[in-house]
Amino acid sequence: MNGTVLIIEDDTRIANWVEVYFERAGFAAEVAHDGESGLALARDLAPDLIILDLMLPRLDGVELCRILRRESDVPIIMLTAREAPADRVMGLDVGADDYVVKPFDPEELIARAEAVLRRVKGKVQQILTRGNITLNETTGIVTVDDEPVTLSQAQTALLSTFMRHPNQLLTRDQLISLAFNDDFDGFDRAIDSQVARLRRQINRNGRQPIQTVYGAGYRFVAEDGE
Amino acid sequence: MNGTVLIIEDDTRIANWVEVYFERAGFAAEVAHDGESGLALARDLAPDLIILDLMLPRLDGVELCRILRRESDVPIIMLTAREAPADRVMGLDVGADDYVVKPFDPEELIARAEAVLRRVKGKVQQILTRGNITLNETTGIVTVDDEPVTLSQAQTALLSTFMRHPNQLLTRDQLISLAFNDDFDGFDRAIDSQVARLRRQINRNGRQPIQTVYGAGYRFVAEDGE
DNA sequence: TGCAATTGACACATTTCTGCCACATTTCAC
DNA sequence: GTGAAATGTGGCAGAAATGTGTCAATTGCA
Repeated sequence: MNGTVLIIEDDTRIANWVEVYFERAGFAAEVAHDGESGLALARDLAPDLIILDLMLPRLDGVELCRILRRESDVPIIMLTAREAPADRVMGLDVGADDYVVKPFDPEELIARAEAVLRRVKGKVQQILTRGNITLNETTGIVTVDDEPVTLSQAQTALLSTFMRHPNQLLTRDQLISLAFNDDFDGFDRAIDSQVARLRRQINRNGRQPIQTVYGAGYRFVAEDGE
Repeated sequence: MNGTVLIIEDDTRIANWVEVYFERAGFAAEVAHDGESGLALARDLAPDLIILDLMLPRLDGVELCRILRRESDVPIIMLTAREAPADRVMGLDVGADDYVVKPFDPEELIARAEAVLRRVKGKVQQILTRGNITLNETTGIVTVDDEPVTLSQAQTALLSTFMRHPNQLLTRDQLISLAFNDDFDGFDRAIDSQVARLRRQINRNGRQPIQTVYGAGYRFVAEDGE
């Protein structure tokens, strides 16, 4: 099976037509006929791909796309009604991965769907950025001011935890459970050693993003402004 | 080598972009920037495939397509500007084998090219290239700096996995499931042995594309820039 | 200001991990 | 069926990482 496709399209004729083509291409296809049920199904099914009509009753396609994008990285292909170029911009603007203009060739839609899936499949890189620090969890590479720094696994896990909870006071115990899933043997002072080693690597140009909170723990500050 | 592609496109940026993608996919690519030189090159090179922009200076794409079609059966894929839907029809009308609408996903173009070639010729060879390493997945032949190296099946599978996920941190377990589809009996340290054997074959001229990530796994770096 | 608690810095011992190699067993080709 | 190639395993040495202890520096508070 190729994956699950959710088709959100109010025109029953088109929806069925697309459904048939996707199923013929080896996908499991589901159909929703308005925005609200589409959103519900998207949350429920967690499909691999969503085909989304721009004009929908009850909940507009653009708005739905925005909501979906906030919740996940699921690939979205928009069906735009006319050649209004503003629609295309809008579609890509709210986070759609591709768009197809009606009337469309079903084979073209399938081809685009497969292209999008191919593109997303291998290349979804989990990247965290705070201030001048970037942590690519896919490649495991950390850069500070665009220069790579070498970190051990424990230090990377620690940094990831800090970056996921910016501006938040984290006690040593919290850091242990968040970064190492509690499978950590040692006193909490060991965290101090790791923080020190981590600081040595990421403190650059006078920036010291990891603050000490006396008597409590540590806090990572983003300093997004340069 | 997959074959020769002639790209006739006046927009230098797009032409180079397409050229790079085709070369990466194992084709020899040539570029012409107007219709007349395109026709000359087509006659001279006898390419296996032509990518033809619809709008061209000096000799229109549609007209060029007609001329080429009179002279040979070379597969032609047209690039059509999206704003003019009638162009699609026209493209197919004058004998193009397929069309791709701008703006397009380069991978989609490659996929369509291979589909057209498959339809016309038979089999297309799947070739992966990263840096100085080339892996022909159809024949199983691997070359480093254009010199053939001999790899076992397991090593080829491993290399293929690395090359399909460049720059990605891959754990031993990921390598096992990606390269051997989980039907693998043995400890993950067996991966180390294979990586060592693989390195012995592909490390040339001081290049060491497979990095070790201490405590995590391995990472294949492309080093495409030469 | 003075004191207790806490943290930073650093060296060190220990643990963990990887490269390398030899070897026995399995797989493969003929 | 036989020989060659391939492959997983275990051992060992070197390298990297990490927890801990000690001591000086810093902080908070009375």
